[in-house]
Amino acid sequence: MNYWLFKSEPDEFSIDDLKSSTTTPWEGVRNYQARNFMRDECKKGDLILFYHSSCKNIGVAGVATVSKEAFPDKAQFDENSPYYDPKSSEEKPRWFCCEVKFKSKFNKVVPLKDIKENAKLKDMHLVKKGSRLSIQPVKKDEFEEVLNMSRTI
DNA sequence: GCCAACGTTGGC
DNA sequence: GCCAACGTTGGC
Repeated sequence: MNYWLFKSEPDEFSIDDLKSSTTTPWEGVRNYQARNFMRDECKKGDLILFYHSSCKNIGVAGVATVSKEAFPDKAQFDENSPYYDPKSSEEKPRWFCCEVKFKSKFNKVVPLKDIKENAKLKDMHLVKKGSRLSIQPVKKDEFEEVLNMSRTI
């Protein structure tokens, strides 16, 4: 079992949107490192910290799970999609996504600020300077620590 | 809205 | 293969 952190801009897609949708293909990731994680390492049942970025209330908003492993992201073939990639083809897709499902929503968002201040979480990608990875692996201990924090705020 | 840090592109 | 220019991310 692996643990992850997925970033999402809540104005685009929030934890509530995730909750109200039955299945969600995680489309639109256009970064090779993030793609490789999704394509090669995200396994069914893996747990995901759902992170809200670029918003008023920045931090981890809840937990999701991988409900289906990698398949080609169909937005890359759709000329009308902002995620369209003319260099990709159905025969040789460039971008992949997996499907995620809502698991739980925290009573309060665990703020980025608190995560930064927690010594146990100092090695998370998230708090590293300049880290822009939208899909990042998280250690079991780190995952559990964030859950602990969600219970005490 | 600003801007630092990062990733990608493309000319050479 | 280098690297400048550009576009994007994302916290503040």
